[in-house]
Amino acid sequence: MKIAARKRRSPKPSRNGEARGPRGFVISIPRLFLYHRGLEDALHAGDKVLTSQELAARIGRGMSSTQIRKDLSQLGTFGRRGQGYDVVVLVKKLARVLGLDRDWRIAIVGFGNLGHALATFLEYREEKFHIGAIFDKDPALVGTSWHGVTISDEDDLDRVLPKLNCGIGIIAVPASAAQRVAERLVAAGVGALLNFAPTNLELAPAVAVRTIDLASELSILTHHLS
Amino acid sequence: MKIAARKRRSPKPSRNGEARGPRGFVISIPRLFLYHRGLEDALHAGDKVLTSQELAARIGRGMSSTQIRKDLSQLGTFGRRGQGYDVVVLVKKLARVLGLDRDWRIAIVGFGNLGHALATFLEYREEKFHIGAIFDKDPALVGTSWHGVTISDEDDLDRVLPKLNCGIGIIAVPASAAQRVAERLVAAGVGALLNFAPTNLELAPAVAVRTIDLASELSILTHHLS
DNA sequence: AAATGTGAAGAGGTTCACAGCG
DNA sequence: CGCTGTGAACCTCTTCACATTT
Repeated sequence: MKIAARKRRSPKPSRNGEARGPRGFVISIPRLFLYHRGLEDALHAGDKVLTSQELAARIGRGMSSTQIRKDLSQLGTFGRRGQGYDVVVLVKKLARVLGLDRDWRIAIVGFGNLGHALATFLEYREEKFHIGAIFDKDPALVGTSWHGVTISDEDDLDRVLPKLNCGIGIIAVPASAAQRVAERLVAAGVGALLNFAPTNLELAPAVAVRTIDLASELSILTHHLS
Repeated sequence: MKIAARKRRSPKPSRNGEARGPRGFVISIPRLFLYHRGLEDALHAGDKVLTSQELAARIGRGMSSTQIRKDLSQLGTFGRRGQGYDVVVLVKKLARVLGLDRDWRIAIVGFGNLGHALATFLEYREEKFHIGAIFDKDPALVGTSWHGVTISDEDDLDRVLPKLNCGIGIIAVPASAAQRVAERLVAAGVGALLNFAPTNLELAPAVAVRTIDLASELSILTHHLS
């Protein structure tokens, strides 16, 4: 009798939004971010200690206290049994894990309505993130400046960007130009991309890409309404 | 010896972005949307018939042909064995499932940089979606019009919106105002919300909500870079 | 021969239940 | 006692393998 050998599965699709913890466990980064935000709110409200139940209630979204404890336990032992979690300690830990314990410089390519809106949003609302470079191909924009950042020609990206130390790039150009822009950003040293073009970017696996696809989001809503 | 009775699990958290198919199977709406887009591209390129492999290759993202066939089989039998799928038939089917076989009117609340950018994007790029109403609380904006749509005062939302037949609402106001705006939109007949405020909206379960949280997306990237 | 459609196996992620500790 | 931390059970989704059909 012949026993067929099972074919080995592919190791992992490596979707963004999750990552391996200390011992190979998978951690959901979006969830950790929710915890971080919830804890910051609690800190702002004066809480020094929080139980997983209280945090779950604050986050809402049907988050369970068990899920929170499971996730946090992957990062180490923080809670005090019978008491809860020290808010300050946990916020700091999460900030470090999320990479939010330092500031970041962002390069925006495409400074039309969307790029402009994103820049404004980040500059005013997110203190950890700063606009470090802006590129567009509109001659009317190139040479002007925005909040102290000079808008450069997209064609000069390869020359200008490497000096500016931007770890993150935002792609706010039409879909037809997105792949080319992405490649140039990566070549200039950018390691992570937030892509607003409705395109699948093909890049080296080491580059993190998050695509925000408005049409896809809307279709989820229209499906629900149908 | 006592056998403990298993507690019944809660039926389902009912997260958005998925839905039940004909026989209780779960279908991923974001994936169906990717198929729809891929098929439209193929149609535009002149293809009449497409295999699941060809579609997978077109979509990229590590999509597998098996996944595509599994998903499509939930919607009925469309393919011809040995041949592939009829592109036109499948596009139409997916459009109907996604609710993209008709036009939609959208109400935007908050017409600052972001609201304005979204309106422009939708009006120019998405032919199925039209801006049906705009609200803001800035007196300088109220009364002016944008592409034929008069900008109304946010306080008049309850009076103005019910007549305008908008199924979808976009929330582009600060987090502090988001919950209140959401409730008023729902009260005015809007059944689905696209929320750009970093807040968890608490609404009736029948209302579909998609929240796009830029800070969360960025933290996924910073985590990767750390 | 070629590609679909699908039951079954496999992985991955969530929830339970409770031991452990303050 | 209260709440954390966690192995095990459970459930859901993906992938495999192959029968089926053109």
